[in-house]
Amino acid sequence: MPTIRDVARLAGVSVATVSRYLNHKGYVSRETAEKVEAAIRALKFEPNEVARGLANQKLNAIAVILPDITNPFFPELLKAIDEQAERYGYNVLVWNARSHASKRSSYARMIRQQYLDGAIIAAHDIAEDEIARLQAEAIPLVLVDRPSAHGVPQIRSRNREGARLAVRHLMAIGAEKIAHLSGPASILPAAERRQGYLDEVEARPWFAPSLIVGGELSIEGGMAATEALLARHPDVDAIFAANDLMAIGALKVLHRRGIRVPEDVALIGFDDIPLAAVVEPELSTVRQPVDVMGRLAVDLLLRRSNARPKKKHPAAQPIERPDDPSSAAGPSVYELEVTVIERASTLRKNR
Amino acid sequence: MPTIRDVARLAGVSVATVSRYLNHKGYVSRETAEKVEAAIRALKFEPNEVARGLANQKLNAIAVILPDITNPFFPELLKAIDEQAERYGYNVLVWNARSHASKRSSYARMIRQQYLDGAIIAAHDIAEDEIARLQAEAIPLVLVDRPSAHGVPQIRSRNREGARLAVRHLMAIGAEKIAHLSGPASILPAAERRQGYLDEVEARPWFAPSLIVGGELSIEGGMAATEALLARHPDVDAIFAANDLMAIGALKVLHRRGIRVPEDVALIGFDDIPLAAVVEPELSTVRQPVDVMGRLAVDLLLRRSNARPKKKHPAAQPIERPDDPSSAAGPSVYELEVTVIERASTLRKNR
DNA sequence: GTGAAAGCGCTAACAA
DNA sequence: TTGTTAGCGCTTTCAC
Repeated sequence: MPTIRDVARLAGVSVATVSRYLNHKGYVSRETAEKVEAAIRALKFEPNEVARGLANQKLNAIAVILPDITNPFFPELLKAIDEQAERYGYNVLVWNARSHASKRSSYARMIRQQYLDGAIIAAHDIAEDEIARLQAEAIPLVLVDRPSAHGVPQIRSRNREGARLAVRHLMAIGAEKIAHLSGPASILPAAERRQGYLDEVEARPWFAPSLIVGGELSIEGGMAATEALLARHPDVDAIFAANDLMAIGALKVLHRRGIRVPEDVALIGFDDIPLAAVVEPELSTVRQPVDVMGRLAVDLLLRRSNARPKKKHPAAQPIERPDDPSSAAGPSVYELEVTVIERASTLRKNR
Repeated sequence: MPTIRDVARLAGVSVATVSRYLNHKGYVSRETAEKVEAAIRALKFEPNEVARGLANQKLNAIAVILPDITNPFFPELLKAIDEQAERYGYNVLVWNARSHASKRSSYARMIRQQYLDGAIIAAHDIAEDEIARLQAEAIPLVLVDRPSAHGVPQIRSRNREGARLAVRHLMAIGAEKIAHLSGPASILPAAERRQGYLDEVEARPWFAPSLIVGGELSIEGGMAATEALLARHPDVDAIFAANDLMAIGALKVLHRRGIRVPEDVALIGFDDIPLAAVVEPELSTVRQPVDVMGRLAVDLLLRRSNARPKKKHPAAQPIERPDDPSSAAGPSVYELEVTVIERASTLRKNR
């Protein structure tokens, strides 16, 4: 492997000049540049990223910390992040919240040791104090779909609003008793969606708190919650699930019981994972713009740490939180618009 | 950030000694070790990975090149790889075959520039000559589910055998006219599965080549292929699909047409992606041991490049290929056992 | 057993 | 504009 030194020698200049040429920093005369260029080509020189990393104290790479890569939402997010990082010329390290950290060492440590530029955290199963530590050490951070003490930039969807849209959609097609399969209260998006549901139905005559059934945000969780729901309220005619996986679980249970969707019970989920369009009947849902979330996450992270972003995000709605003192330094919570996707599971009923 | 120098100073020894202590190389007396230890603790010293990378000419990281991270098979594989890499203390860079490479620069270049230890390639959409180049440069490589010129270690399932098992299973439950939805012939596993199907049915009186319908290995591909199949052979009573996604596509089409599964048509896929257990009816399939594939890939890669593996892989069946001259240096193709998973889509029919 | 010193390949003052 | 040189933080001979 030729080094910058070889290039310098062949071009008859100093390594400093080659370095300047390479990084477009400082002055390099036209002719010198050409000589350097020629030498680089002749030697097939490739600057060594690790050496630059050492010298610059940064490696042009970021970490993405995910809770569970096999949950279909995250590959989508990862893909978006990866593509955007690629545009900046950055590498992406994928860390599994469960298997990493605790084991080898803390995230802060891993990030420092490797001169990473920061981390995108989408894992709700990382403790708040771990986040606090990272922030205390001034490690650039962006949180996706999880909250934290103020100051850390956060990206998430308009969960509450999305839930309201979903419920209104169910009402619009004629639903008269709408239940909600809710996720763990400890997971913010789940809590927000629950609240959105409440916003819409609390005042209705038919509403009863027992129409809300909690469970894990998984297919199994959705199945269990639906069983419980049907035991209590055999007469529901619509269900809003906290996410698509739960909705799919609900679908399975309804199907087994011979309850038709959407004729007997209309069903809507949240996220719009690819699976939603695959099940039968196809699942209506509230779409989160994963791709925007991923791109924005990278932009925010790298903007903070150094690079210049290249695009605007029209879908992003940076909001000021009046109770957040840090907002003086710019908004720290970005909420993205969501939209209802109507599919067969909420096809207007003809009764 | 304290450096090794600070540690040395505080401990009253030289940096060389600290380094030796850190890497368990060379002799360090009991007492010296204790002093160093104390200094490290006192300073909260964390060795810098990038600097070690430079000095060692290796960064303890590998690249994983995937064709499409949103295809549910790959997150599973990635997870397994990630967990195993973690055990070795290695980092994983995830590269998307489509978006990377061509763009920035070649894989070979990226791997060298970053002192990576090698790459696991699961992308069938990487050209053979790209692989050849990597190998020519002696970059450690392991291929998963894709073939290549000999010499490069390859991991895959017993696709042909699995296909035979699937078809035999269909026969065992009473199927009398079995069709096959096959993937692109250019993708090796797809070709092997097709061959396995042929092995079992070619001699049957009911067999006709038109029972094989090609398509993409996706849900859409499965749908299209099924449409075509039904047009030709409305009387098929069983379908073996080249992978689960295609099978799910078939399921959708059959469902729309009012054809019952498994009563009218039995259906079996291949891979056992999580989705298979989610659709209705649940999909029978041939299971590939993704987790073993991932672990083995990491082991082979790192064994070649340096580290010592820690476990055996009982499911792995290294096979010698008599026509492969390189097998003198050890087997280069590992075929993993597969098993039929019986679910509702092939429940024995009572006619 | 331990330390001095020369790298690993590149960047960035500071001079010239 | 360009070159000299001192790092970046760690590893590794090679003496002692």
